[in-house]
Amino acid sequence: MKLSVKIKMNEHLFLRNPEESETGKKIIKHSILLINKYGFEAFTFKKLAIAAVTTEAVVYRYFENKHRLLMYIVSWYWSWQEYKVLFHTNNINEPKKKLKKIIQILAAQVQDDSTTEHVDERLLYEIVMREGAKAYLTRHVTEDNKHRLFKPYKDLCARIASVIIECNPKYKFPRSLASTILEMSHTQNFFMKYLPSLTDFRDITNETATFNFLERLVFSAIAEKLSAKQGSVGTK
Amino acid sequence: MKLSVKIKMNEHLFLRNPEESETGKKIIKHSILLINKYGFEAFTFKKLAIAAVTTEAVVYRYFENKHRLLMYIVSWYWSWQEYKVLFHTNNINEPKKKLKKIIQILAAQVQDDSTTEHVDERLLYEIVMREGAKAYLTRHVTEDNKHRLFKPYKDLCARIASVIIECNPKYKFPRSLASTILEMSHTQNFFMKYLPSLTDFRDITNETATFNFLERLVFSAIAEKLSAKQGSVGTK
DNA sequence: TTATAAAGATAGCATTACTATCTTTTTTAA
DNA sequence: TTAAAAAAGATAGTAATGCTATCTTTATAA
Repeated sequence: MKLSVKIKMNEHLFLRNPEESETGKKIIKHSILLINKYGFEAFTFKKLAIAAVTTEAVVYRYFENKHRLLMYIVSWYWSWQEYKVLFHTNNINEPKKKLKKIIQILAAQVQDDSTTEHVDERLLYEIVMREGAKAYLTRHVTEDNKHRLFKPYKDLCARIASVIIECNPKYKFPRSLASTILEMSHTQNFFMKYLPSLTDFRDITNETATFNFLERLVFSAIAEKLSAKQGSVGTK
Repeated sequence: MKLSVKIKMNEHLFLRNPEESETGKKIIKHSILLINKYGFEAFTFKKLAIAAVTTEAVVYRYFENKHRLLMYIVSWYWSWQEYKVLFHTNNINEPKKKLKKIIQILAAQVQDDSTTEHVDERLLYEIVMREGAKAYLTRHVTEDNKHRLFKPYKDLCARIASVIIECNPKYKFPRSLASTILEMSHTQNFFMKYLPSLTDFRDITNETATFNFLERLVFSAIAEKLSAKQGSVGTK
């Protein structure tokens, strides 16, 4: 069965919906290729227009600027990740098993799974790993947040947090722990690849390294028996 | 006593050492002010030259480009943080107390402590929180890494990792845990301020929020008693 | 068939991210 | 004290960037 997932995107992300035309899809496809090739800073709408065999003016009719295009791509990624989480935990009742599965999905280095025709998921993963934080690390976070541009990321974070609460209703930091999982699942893989001495893994092909680290981290944190003891460490 | 700390910087970071001239110090001072004012993307050497009452050409004689200047500032920050860690844990023998202190130092939102004349530490902290990740999130990480530009960050990470090992020699992920502390001490504070629903804290003035979260996270992770039990969670 | 929306073509413009060069001032060393 | 060297200042220039604008052509849909 070949299933095709269509993700409804926030309308503030674009001026004209790229999903609704061939030109639009070409723009998305080549933006993923080019951001990967050049990195976000050196990526320009000019280069994109040439690659997608159109003109700069046309690209500007779809996206206000390249940051919005990055936001679009990153948002799409997180929506897709939430879909995957939903799909693969659907049948799991035990919250701890569910949480383990979620960590597994997030920590995995994505392969192109052809969920969609014009998106190479593996490259998309690379982009989010390397450029994803630039979506929110701007002067205009607050404004972007008002337009609800971070909704997909927040939704996924909230979903993970709710599973954490299911595991341990007394745990005090479910959201912070969820966002830590989300951030670290990328950051640790990035470090592993480019700055390995910041991790305990040197072998990039070690697919489960980040998973192992995060699983241990998360399950120790939410383990109930420790909650009482913790307060006393090193206190005087 | 007014002590002045002088941090020796990697020579690849600059073309001409800004510490060695008044013009250089003015450049550093105003770059911190301007990156804060405009954000890194909108910050230019032209604006910097005007603010520091010099010319663009002079700025280019000190720094190859604005990314190197950011690297310089960020490196300075991490060296300074390591110095603080060293200074404040010097007299502590118990490794757990030491680790707690380290988390305290890193998670705290820095106030200007006038360690140096021409650096406003509070603004510096804001910059590293908002722009710090951009130091390594580039196409040229590997090259920059070869020039040892990330040494201060790695040194601090290694130091924390060694304290973690002191606490629990059997813990398998000391470096990853250390880099998680380093990253999250900023990210959680950033989220708290700009995207609070990604954390469990809404009150920005809550100085100990991130500390509380990280302390619990770290000490559960390295608690010895759990190590055996963990492997079995959700396994089938 | 006619309106209307999208795409294509082209131009332009202020700013950015540099490089280059020449002059003046300051520092240093003989 | 004087010469040379290094740093700073002044100015110019250039290719690329990040847009905006406008006019024409081509699809599409009522």
